[in-house]
Amino acid sequence: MPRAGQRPRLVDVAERADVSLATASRALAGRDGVSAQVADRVRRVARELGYVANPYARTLAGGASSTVGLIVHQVDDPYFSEIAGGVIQLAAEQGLLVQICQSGRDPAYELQQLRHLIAQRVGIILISGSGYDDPRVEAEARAELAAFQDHGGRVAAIGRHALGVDAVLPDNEAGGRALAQHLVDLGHRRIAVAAGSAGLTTVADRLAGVSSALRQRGLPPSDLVVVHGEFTRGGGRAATEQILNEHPETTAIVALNDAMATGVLSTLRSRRIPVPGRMSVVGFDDVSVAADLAPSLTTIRLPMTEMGRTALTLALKPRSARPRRRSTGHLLVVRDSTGPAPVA
Amino acid sequence: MPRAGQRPRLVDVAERADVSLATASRALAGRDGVSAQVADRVRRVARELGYVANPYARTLAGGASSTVGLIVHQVDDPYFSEIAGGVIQLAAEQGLLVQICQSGRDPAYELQQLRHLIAQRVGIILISGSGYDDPRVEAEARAELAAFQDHGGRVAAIGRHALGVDAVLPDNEAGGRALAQHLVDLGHRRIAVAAGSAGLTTVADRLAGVSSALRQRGLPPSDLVVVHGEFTRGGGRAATEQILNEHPETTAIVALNDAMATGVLSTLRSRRIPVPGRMSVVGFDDVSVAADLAPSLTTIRLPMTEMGRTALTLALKPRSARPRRRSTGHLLVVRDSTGPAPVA
DNA sequence: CTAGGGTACGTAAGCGCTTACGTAAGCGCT
DNA sequence: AGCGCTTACGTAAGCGCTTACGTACCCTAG
Repeated sequence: MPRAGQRPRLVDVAERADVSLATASRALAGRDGVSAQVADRVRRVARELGYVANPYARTLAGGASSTVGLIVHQVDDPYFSEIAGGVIQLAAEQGLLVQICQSGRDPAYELQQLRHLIAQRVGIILISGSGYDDPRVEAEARAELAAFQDHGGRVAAIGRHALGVDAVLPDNEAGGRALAQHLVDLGHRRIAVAAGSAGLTTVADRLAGVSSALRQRGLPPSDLVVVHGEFTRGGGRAATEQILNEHPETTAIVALNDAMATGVLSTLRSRRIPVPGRMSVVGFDDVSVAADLAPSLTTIRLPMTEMGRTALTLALKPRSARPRRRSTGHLLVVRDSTGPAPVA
Repeated sequence: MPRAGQRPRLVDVAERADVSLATASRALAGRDGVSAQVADRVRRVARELGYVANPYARTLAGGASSTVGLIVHQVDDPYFSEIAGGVIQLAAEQGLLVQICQSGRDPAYELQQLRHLIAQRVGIILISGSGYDDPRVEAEARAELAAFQDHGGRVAAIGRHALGVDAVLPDNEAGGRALAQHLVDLGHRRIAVAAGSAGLTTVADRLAGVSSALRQRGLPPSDLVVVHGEFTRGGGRAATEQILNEHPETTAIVALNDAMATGVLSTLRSRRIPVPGRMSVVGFDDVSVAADLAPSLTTIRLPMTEMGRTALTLALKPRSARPRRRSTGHLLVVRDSTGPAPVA
């Protein structure tokens, strides 16, 4: 009999269904070795009692943990919150709970968060954001994750490939290439890049795409100005100041994510530089505000919600011998922030 | 001795420190009844071994659960992601993990998420977002939360007052009043409100503030046009269309949150209506992009990160007899989206 | 010198679940 | 009929912790 004012336990269900604890457990887990008739009875009783398994007891006893940990660089960056939205959506559909952590783009702190999640025995870890160029940190994270997987943990990464785990990967290089080609086709020759921190692999990849497009179009690489800063609006503002001061001949700015692009646009506006009349601007990611900026932003669309869902899907599947990769599509979305290069 | 390839358990620590399990547990929990010398030894051994308590075992045995559940309307809405950022920050500092859920602004689904969290035995629940006008749903949630608290659970709400739990509350009405006063002082008489869903208490409160300011200034309430829609950019766009079509005499639009304001600005731009020359626009919340919109948005600043932290702080304190309230400050931030009413 | 009480620790009983193992019944086969 | 195999279920041993209770010891008071 359920104790008054307490949630029903498995024994309560078992007693009321007149079976043993083991049978009740098996029936609810959908394991076989239980006749259909008994299984039905148990499930019915469980429903009547409003029984929900205690996840702590379940996990302790060796059942699967039902929580997924998600590490992002920063939750209030739309790129990450849209990815998180996808993860949370699918997790809810699967009856999983999502534990979310942010690393603040600090590799050491991220590693600490990762260890914390592992120590807390979450079942699944999703890790999203750029990898770090620092081989030491990445190697440590990789080792930690490998050990975690050996103990039955499940892992997937979003947007980073050096971790030795299943990953969903946008083609950052192709995206960068598409942006640069678009600008070159509009006649731009003096292009500057507002890049995120030099240590992030995403930055390197997108940048490589931009460079390769310029090479393809036969432009001297020396024409490309690259300014590194934070992958944020503030970083975009700072980079813009620097570009305007040091390279006034620039006619187009490639911001390597939309957050920076937002900062770029904001600074250009306050400097009263017409966009795209005097300066074209492109971003990357297509976060949902990109369409509502003024002018609306030309950018590369990444299916962020979908990326979150796919990552969780990967982690939910049984582990494969070799890390799986899922590449995501991307799409150049041309809006109002780009136009023909001004005539000199 | 720790089993090879396994995380150390409390017994491992106890054996190595040459004390009993109970003493080790007490020492690490900082409970008294342990001599300082022994406690030190245990702590040192634990550190050497890299011991981290298994939270499932701990919770099962009756210790406090170390996870806080956070329910928000939508994670990729900056208002919520900034609040979540604050919660996650403080939680990390305290060694707590945050489980995040989103309700999609559906009261029924939110209730389901709440039950899920409770069933999962999270220790602390934070619930953020507008309450719903529907007394049925709010009463059910309230009952659920009361029972949860009676079993030792901790709860705090952010921005909703009808739940009978500790809450941190922005003064939505005063904020609405400040916005309307600002507009009236600029000479606006034909003001329209782009309001979120009529069922949300936040909407009602902010709206009440706007109305009361107009009354105070002696303007006929019939001059106020109110259009309800979703509390999103799309909702803002739709509301703007309706306002422009049905009330072309309008000179200022009050969007009841920044998301809607973003949509309002976007629509005005595509209709080539100068802001603030022909139409002034204000928002509410001061999400971080508000300053980067074009034109930058006049709005009410709410300390969202702080609100998240405060809510967790409240929930961490021992339960008080009566629900506590913390009101947050708010500040009218005047930027470029508002100006004098055009002369007729 | 002993009773009473505090302090520091150990023993062991759970928390609610999963699952290895045991067992009884039913089946087809030789 | 007797054997082994499968099926359907029960028994009980944990998972790793917390904590009520027991015990040895020392200190103080009478």
